[in-house]
Amino acid sequence: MERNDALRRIVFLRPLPDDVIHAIADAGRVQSLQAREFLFAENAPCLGLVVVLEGSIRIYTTDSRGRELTLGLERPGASVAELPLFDGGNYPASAEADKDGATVLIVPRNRFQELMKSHPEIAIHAVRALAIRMRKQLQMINAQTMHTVRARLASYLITAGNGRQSFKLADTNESIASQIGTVRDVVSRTLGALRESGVIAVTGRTVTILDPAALSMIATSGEV
Amino acid sequence: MERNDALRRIVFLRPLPDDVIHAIADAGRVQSLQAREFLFAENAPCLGLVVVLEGSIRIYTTDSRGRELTLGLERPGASVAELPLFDGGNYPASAEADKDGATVLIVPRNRFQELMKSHPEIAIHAVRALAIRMRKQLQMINAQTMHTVRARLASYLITAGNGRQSFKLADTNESIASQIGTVRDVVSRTLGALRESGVIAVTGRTVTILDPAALSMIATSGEV
DNA sequence: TTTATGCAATGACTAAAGTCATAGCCTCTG
DNA sequence: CAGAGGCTATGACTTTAGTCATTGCATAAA
Repeated sequence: MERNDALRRIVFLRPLPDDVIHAIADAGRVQSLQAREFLFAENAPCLGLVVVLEGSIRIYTTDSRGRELTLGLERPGASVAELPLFDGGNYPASAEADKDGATVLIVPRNRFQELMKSHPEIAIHAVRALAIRMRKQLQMINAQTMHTVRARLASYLITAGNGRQSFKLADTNESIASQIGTVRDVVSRTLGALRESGVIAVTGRTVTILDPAALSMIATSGEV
Repeated sequence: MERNDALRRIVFLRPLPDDVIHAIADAGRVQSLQAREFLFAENAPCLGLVVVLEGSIRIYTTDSRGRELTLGLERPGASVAELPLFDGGNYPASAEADKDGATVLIVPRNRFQELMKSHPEIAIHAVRALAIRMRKQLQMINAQTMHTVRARLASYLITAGNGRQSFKLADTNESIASQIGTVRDVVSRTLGALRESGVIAVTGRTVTILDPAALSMIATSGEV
């Protein structure tokens, strides 16, 4: 994706005039990352405004025994980890290029701050951007504390299916596990259990939702 | 707490001139809540700017089987659930007066929006306020997914002790359970286990930390 | 074709958390 | 002082999740 197009997609930059967008684009440098290469580590200081141009960036935290929880996957035209950009703190999580590698545009934080001074309306839109993330995080807390693995996997399948009745799983079990907060083995077994109970059918990596209503029920912990 | 004092404590209002603060204070109405009385329910539309004047407000979510997870306790001089105020959405959680009841100041959202238009710098501070909450939420996700009940309880004790070696538990086990994401029984048992292992001593509701280093280790899931 | 390599499936086992039931201890009140 | 109500403590049990080890399958490299 081209720099200006990517910047245009970002919620808090969208309303800016062309010349400003161009100025930001020129102030940034492009960085290419190989698959699984670090973009930044948890607790590292802020790089600045980071925008995904190609591929995808995975944001995650790691526990003391090495298990990872994926907090989000950012695709082209999304900015990454705005939090430190706005509050000046360090990164609350790590980021790396997803399996296919990625390229990102990085604009130094001081350049971005100058920009916010000259265009205070950015802050208003930034609030919206943060609000969206906060709601996602709250959902995540809810899911993790209130729902079983079964429910979280059902929920994942519904999202992954995106309305289609039959679809191919884009992620490995390992990746799914990291997204729903469990481990590879358990995803495999739970997927098997959902198949056993006739809610879905699985052929290779293709999942067919046989009983969408039941799957929704399971996703909201309404049993069955 | 007096209206103006309370408003002065709020991160995103602090820098406003006196006359504006007074105007906000006058635009609001004061509401008193009995212990456990609802302030708002999850998914309800935004009331506006809500500021705690007396007592404390508990923010929480409820799961399908009635179990509650406390997301935060707001004390006098804090604003409650800014999220819907800024993004116009509904409340992502419920709120009620904590055990001692509370009084709050409520300023209608449209009044607040006028204010933001005339004082755009509010947005910049609002970003900071949201950022603080986001970091707390991220910590919570981390704790819930990566740490055991034992670790979360140890962490709670460290925070509750606030540096003191011996202190009285202000919350009931029920309340603690809700804050660390488990149930009453398990808090009781885990507290017992910590006592058994000699890390803390418990006399009635008074907890004495015998081995602070070990407690910290447990809190970060470093075993022992 | 053979051989790695990565991933999935699954059974067996362990650990952690949650549930249920019971008993005991304060404190307040009649 | 007796009894009720609100908490806490604890044992027994169930369920859920996590860990470990093994097998099999497919694709990619030798």
